[in-house]
Amino acid sequence: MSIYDTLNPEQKEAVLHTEGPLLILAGAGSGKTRVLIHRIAWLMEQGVSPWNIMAITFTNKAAGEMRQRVNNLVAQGADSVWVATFHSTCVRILRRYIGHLGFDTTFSIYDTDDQKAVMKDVCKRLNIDTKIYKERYLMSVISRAKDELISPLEMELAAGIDWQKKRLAEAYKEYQAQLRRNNALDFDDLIVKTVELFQNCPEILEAYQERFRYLMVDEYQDTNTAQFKLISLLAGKYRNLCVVGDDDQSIYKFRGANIYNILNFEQVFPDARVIKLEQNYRSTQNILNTANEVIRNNYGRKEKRLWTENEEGNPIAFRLLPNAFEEAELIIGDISHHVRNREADYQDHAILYRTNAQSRLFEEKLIMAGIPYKLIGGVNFYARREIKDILAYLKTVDNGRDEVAVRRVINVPKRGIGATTLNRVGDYAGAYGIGFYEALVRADEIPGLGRSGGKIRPFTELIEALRGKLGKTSLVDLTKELLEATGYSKELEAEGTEEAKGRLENIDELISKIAAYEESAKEPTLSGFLEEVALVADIDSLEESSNYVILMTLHSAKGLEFPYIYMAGMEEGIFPSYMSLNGENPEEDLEEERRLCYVGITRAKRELMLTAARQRMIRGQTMYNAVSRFIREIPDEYLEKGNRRERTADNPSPQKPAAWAQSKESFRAKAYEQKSITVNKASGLEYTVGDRVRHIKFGDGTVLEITEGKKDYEVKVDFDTAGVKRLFASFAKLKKL
DNA sequence: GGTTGGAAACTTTTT
DNA sequence: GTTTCCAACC
Repeated sequence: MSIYDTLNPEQKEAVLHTEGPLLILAGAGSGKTRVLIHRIAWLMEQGVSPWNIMAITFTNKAAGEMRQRVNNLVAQGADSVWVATFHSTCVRILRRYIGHLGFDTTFSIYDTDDQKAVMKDVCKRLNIDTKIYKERYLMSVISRAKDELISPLEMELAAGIDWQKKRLAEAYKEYQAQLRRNNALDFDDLIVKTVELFQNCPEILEAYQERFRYLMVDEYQDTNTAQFKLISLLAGKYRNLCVVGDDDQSIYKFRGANIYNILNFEQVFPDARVIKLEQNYRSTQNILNTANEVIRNNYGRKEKRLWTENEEGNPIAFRLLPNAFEEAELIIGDISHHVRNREADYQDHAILYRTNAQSRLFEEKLIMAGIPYKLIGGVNFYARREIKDILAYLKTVDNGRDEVAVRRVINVPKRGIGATTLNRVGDYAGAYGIGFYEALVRADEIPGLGRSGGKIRPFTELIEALRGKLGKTSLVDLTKELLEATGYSKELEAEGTEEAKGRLENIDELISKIAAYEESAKEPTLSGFLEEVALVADIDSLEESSNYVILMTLHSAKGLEFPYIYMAGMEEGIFPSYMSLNGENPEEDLEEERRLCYVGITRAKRELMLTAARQRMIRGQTMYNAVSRFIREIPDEYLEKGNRRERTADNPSPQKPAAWAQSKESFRAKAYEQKSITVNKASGLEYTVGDRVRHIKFGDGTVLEITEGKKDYEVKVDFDTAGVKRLFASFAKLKKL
């Protein structure tokens, strides 16, 4: 018996197909990672050197998991397989060869904050009114251009005589110039510059083509044009390209993901083998059927239907609550119920929502209930002010050309160096064609600085002193010295507020992270640490072993699975989001929202609960949203709208506290009240909830629910023979019996 | 050059 | 409701 006998026929075919292009359309939970790691094992068994195998993912977490699983599967050589994210792959290549593009190999990597700082400066230089063109807008235009591999020059040419577009191209050009001056790349540049490098230097490309003879790309549906180009170049020689993806899980179009990369793969690679993995090993039949029904409403997808041999499972629960508070209470009550009955641990539950802002209520209620939780997303650890400050110091030590970093910390803590001084230094640097930091070093020579000039010297002396210690002392000691010498920690300690305490804790955590890096890295360097830190996402910090309820956005949940999933805020305007409904192309955006819904549903292994609130505070305003259309797309046979816990309410378990039952009771009462209000409004109908009615085709049945639509009443009837149906009153012509 | 108060913006998603 | 930004003061 070999390790491959555990695979199903399609999985096996995908594993054994090693030569030439291969597209694996892997539905949710169909074991795609399993296929990838077995494929790596198989390649090695066929005599392929692990050194010639590359697997690319999007998150460090996915890469780490894959590496782990390959390690477990193959005895030797797993370490030599290149398993990395797109971005870290590019960084590793660029750190060696970016000299060919006129950058220094110590380049900095700019995050969104840094980009914004550069953009602000660009707008100032070009006299762009940021009230008309917001920095964020300009940044997104530039980012989209980079995703499509459009250079500033190409953008300018494409603009023609369109003055506004020309202006955007100008901003793009200046932004790139600034980055180059700072010896920095933004996230998009990492990909773009690597493509550029390969196109400019065929000999470097060929070396990597030789190295990566077998390429595998995970989550292929999320690749953008630049990433596709990168892969195509690498696979250009041997054409052993295996991509795994699911067009139904493409949820990053807004970030430039090009869904045609997957939809047109067979056109670009006519000899591609296509294998569909449709057997799901994760979810119950009910969950899977629900997912299938929802995604069926999308056009322009590759037809596939997931099936499973798993049990039918419980129906999907839908709960409409009066407000968001009760929504949070219901979900958290359900979770503690599971844990108290020892049905599951906290870590088996994930609460998913559309926007990060929705997490607050859940956090509050979880704290009140004393339930441990982990929040994914929101403000990234490395984006916090104190962390960015320390990192900016370290960046300055590492790369003096990083003007954004220098400017960030020159006056933190306060050194009495203000805007006027900085402008003079900036002008001087510009006039003499030197870097900003260099100008600071020569502060004495700058005219008109007066006393302020003297304030600069302690700063540059500190940086120089730290620079001199690089490689001599550990990074941890260097950082501690930095905190000491600048008085950064002291200032926070003196403040004594809760907030300051939190910041100090974060700094301690940063120091532990530096220590961990120094222990684990083969050759720890400051650049190495800064690079690692620049590319981590919040999701990477998710540990499987800790017992927490997980809170995260639907986007972050992609690729994960939990026994119990709660999808909160199933309301029009929230999910699907207001933006998608009122954007430039609502049809397309709505399909992406629906895919996001599909991703959410398919995260659930055992049970899925969907919730909505009639009333909700958004940005300090009370909103009344209709129930999400996605709920209506789920056929009633899979949905259970009552109170699933009724079973336990009728038959209360001894350890169940009365308060819990009471809150459930009150919820039920309120829900019922609202229902009867709706019914009263339905005065145009001769029947009401509970009445027996007759349909010309379906026969006799009982009215379950009447909902008021825009033009018509929607009537839900439980027919004796035909089952539960949802009908429009004007079409159904129901007769009261 | 630093501090403060009030207005304005923000919220779709992130490597 | 919260955070960010900016103008007017010290």
